[in-house]
Amino acid sequence: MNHELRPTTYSVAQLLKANQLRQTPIRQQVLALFLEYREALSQSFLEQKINDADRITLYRTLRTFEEKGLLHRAIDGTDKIKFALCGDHCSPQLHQDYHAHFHCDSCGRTLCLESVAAPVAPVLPNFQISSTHLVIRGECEQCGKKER
Amino acid sequence: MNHELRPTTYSVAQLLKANQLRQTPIRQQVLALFLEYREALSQSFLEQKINDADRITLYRTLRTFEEKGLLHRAIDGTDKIKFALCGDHCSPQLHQDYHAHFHCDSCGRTLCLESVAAPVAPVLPNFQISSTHLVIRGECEQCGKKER
DNA sequence: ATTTTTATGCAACATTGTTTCATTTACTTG
DNA sequence: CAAGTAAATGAAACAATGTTGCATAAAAAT
Repeated sequence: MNHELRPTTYSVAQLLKANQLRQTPIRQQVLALFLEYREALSQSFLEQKINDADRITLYRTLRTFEEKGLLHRAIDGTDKIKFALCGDHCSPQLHQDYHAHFHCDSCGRTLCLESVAAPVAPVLPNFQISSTHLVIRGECEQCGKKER
Repeated sequence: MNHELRPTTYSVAQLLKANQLRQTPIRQQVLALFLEYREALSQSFLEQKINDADRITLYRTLRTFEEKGLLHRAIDGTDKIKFALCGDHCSPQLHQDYHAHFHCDSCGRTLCLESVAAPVAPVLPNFQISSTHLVIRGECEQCGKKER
C-alpha cells in the first residue's frame, strides 16, 4: 500500500476496501466529497462537483454505497433524495439514524445534528416500529449571518 | 344551499367555501377523499381514485389547497410527496404540524398520529428553527395482522 | 342571461428514476 | 507482470414525475 497518500485519500481507500468496494475514480471522488462536507448530499450536487461523472453511474454508486452500509438516506422533508455518511452503528442490514437532521430552507443544505438525538419511539399499540426520525427545518447559521 | 346533501359532501362544500375556493367536481372529489381517508395521500393515489382527473389539474389542485392552508405536506421519509388535511392551527401563511407521521414500509400508507406530538425544537445556537417533524417508520396495525 | 373571473385540459418540455447491454476497468491468479 | 475474471462504467432508451403557457370550459357575480 502507498503510504504517501494524503489523509483524506487514505481514508477513502480504507473505507472502500473495508466495504469490499473497488477503487474507482468516481467512487473515490464521491466518498471524498462526503468526507469533506460531512452533511447530507443530493445526487445533483454530486453531479455538479464531479463534472466527468455520468449521472447513471452516480445513481448506481449511491445505491451501492447504501447497500453496503456506507451511506444512508437522510430524511429532510424535501422531495429530493439525500444521502449521508453512516456512523459506525450502520450495517448493510440495518441503517440507524440516531441523530436529527436540520434542513435549511434558505440554502437547501441538510446537516446531520450529531448532538441532537431522535426521540425514542413512542408506544403505539399494534404498530411495529423500526425507526424514528427527527427533522428540523429553518434557517442555518450561515444564512442567518448573510441577511444581516 | 341544498340541504339534502350528505354530511360528507356538506363538509366538502363548507371547506371550499370557507377557503374561497370554487366548487368544482375535481376539488370536491379530492377533498372528499381526504375527509374519507384521514391520512396523508399522494397524487398518484388520487389519480387512481378519481379516474376522470387530469394529472395536471390534480397537481394544481393540491398546490392550491396547500396555498390556502387546507392541506399541508406530510413528511414521511419516502421520496413521494404526500399531503394531509390541515388542522385548525394551519393558515395560508403558516403550516404547523404538531403531530408525528407514521409511515408503513409494508403498505406505504402514511398516517397522522394525532396523539403523538412532535418534540419541541431543541436549542441550537444561531439556528432559526421554524418547524420540527417526527417521522416514525415501521409496520402498521393492518399489515401486522395480515402476516399472521 | 350575460359578463367576469377562475379552473381545466392539452401540449410541450425539464428533471429524475430506472433497466439493459456492450465496453472498459479493477482486481486476481498464475 | 501478463492474462483471465469479475465488476463498474457509460450509452441508449424509456417511465414517471414536475412544471409552465395557453386556449377553452365552467363557476360565480352582476
